[in-house]
Amino acid sequence: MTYDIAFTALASETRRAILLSLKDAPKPVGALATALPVSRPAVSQHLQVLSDAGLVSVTPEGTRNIYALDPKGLSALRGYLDQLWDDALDAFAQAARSEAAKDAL
Amino acid sequence: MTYDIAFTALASETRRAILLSLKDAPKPVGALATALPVSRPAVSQHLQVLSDAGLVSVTPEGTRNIYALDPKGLSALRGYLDQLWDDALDAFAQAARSEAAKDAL
DNA sequence: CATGAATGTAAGAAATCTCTTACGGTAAGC
DNA sequence: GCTTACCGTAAGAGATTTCTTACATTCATG
Repeated sequence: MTYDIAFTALASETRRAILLSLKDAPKPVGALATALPVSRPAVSQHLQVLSDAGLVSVTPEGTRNIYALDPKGLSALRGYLDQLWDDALDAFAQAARSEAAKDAL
Repeated sequence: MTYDIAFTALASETRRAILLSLKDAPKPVGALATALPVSRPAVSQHLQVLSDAGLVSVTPEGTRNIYALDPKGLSALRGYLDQLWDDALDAFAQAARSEAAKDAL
């Protein structure tokens, strides 16, 4: 049950923007903040949430903190979605069969 | 840009519980409500959100509304995560190479 | 046609989220 | 050592979310 924190983390538009920015390359907090429409402390707070969710990792480098994507949290989300995905497809196929059976009458 | 609604939909613990309940079989609103710690109108509101996100589908059946998992919204989420996933793994591999290069000095 | 069952919607209270400003702490550079 | 750059944390305001109760609607049933 670790994916719940990750889904909550992805609920924020700003946090998703942070992830997409880190997708290109790891970056310090300041660089992320200048590319976003919110203040630097706000970015710092979001990074805390993303870190707790296991979606990003931190690497201190002098006075700067470099943040990067972390595969850990993502794998939990994929597992959850895959689980739902299979059952959704099964239900879909079964509904299609029921429809076909009804049409065949 | 349709995955943002879906992520917002998955941010709620109650809504995730609804999805897991629908994973077993399609159900009407009342059946979902009795299995959850919230009132029936609350469930109805959550189903509206899940429906807007394309995560569930509705089928009126007499006076009841049967809700079921819908693969539509899930596929958008998987696409988004897969995109992040690949880049996260790339970054991970690159970091490992950098570390190895540093150790080789 | 009257009744009961199942649901959606409205309105409002309480809790949570997100942001900003202000402040304190740590490391590099002159 | 002093200054500057970079960052995290605290406190609080404003917006959003989530829930409940009350009400309106639709369809099956007698």
